[in-house]
Amino acid sequence: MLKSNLLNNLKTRGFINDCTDLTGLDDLLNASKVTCYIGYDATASSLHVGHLMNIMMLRWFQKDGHRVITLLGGGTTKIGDPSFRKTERPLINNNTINTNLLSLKSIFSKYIKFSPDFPGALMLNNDEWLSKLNYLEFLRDIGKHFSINRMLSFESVKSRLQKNDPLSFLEFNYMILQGYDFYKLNKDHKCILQMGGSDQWGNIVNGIELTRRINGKKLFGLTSPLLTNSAGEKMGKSSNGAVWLNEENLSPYEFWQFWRNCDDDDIEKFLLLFTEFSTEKIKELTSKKGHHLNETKIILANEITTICHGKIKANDASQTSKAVFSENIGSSKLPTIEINAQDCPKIISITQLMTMSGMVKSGKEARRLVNEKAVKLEGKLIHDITEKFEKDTFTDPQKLSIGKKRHFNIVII
RNA sequence: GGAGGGGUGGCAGAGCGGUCAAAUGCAACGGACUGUAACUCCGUCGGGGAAACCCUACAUAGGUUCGAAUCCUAUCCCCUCCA
Repeated sequence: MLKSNLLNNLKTRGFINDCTDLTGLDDLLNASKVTCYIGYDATASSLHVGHLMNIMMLRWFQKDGHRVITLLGGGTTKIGDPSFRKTERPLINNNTINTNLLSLKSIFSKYIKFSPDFPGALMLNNDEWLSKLNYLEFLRDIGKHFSINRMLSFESVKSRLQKNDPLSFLEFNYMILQGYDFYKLNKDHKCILQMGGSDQWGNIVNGIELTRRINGKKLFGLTSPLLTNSAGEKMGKSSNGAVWLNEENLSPYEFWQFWRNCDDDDIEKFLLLFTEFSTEKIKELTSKKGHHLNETKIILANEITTICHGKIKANDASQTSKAVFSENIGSSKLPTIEINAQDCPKIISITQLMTMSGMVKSGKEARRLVNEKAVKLEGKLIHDITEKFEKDTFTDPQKLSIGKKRHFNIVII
């Protein structure tokens, strides 16, 4: 019933949770090319798979010939989005924000082609306009369009208010600023659509209403569902924490492993959301049964890693995994941890080795893992916590394994 | 401004003078089973130590006690009601 191929595709794939006017947007996308945006705050040092769904949406829009804007929240990050949060976000200092912004930029560049010529994409930073706002002017021009009664009614802050958890005035202003962003992007760049996760609904609607009140223009909002795994949990954890999209935080090998290890019940969803395979191909891939699904998982991992890290690294990750898991041998492409020889005694104990490499958080954890018979060096089980090694043993990389799945190369140089 | 309630491990949430490194649940981690899946079962889950054992921890700072997460005082923060 949708006319535009784009929305049809996004809908089938499960990208769409809600839209302020689906038919209206459908007509528009069917008839013309538009400008749309998604904003990202620089709260974390990088982006992780939780952000990936929205990035993929931008990719689909770009592929269909629309102009996409990634808006870096350099300004809004200073406030902190209270949506659906139980507590106030700790304030982040400007240095951290700037470092984080750099990281965001590098990730977007992997997924989106940027160029100033229409329909090339734009990357903007809302700090450029937000930090220049004059408080009194802003209150008079923008603030007067916001009704407190209306703001209090948004689901995103309701639970905070109902449970009497504190919501500071600072945070409460967030939705006004994000609303202003949308208005501003429409004014300066003819942006008519804002997308985001379903938690952004309130913020998006505010921008739409603000613009309508100021100049009567009609804007659209489109949200994606909150991504959960088959267990209904918010997804995005790997063995060492979040599944980051940048190489510095998570090696392509570990990234690949995350998808390879996904739950059977998540395969189809992941293929639809995170690859650009046709739905027919996905149907075929998911029709396999039992352990044959492993082949599909490998295809899934290869494809997602290719989009994120490129073909070469994806291929390396795949080969490394094959060597480590199928052939049970090491590989130079495993994540390698270098220990500085100067910090290292001549004789090093297994617990020292594990803590110094950062594989474990504490010696206690290392001790526990050894006692649980979980630690192997070059495939040989370490039986004794007192086991010691010559430093020279590690002049060449040695494979150190924790459990069945975590493997590293350790080298002391 | 006044009165009352509260701040405990990643989270939730017990404990309210000793047996408390702190119940229980969730999360996490390891093992068995498997398909590098799920389910289930078993184990671990502050830090140091080979171990004995030691050291930090229950908002912060002091105090009372042989002994404090538990009592007292001050401070900070949060919530509720009243103004």
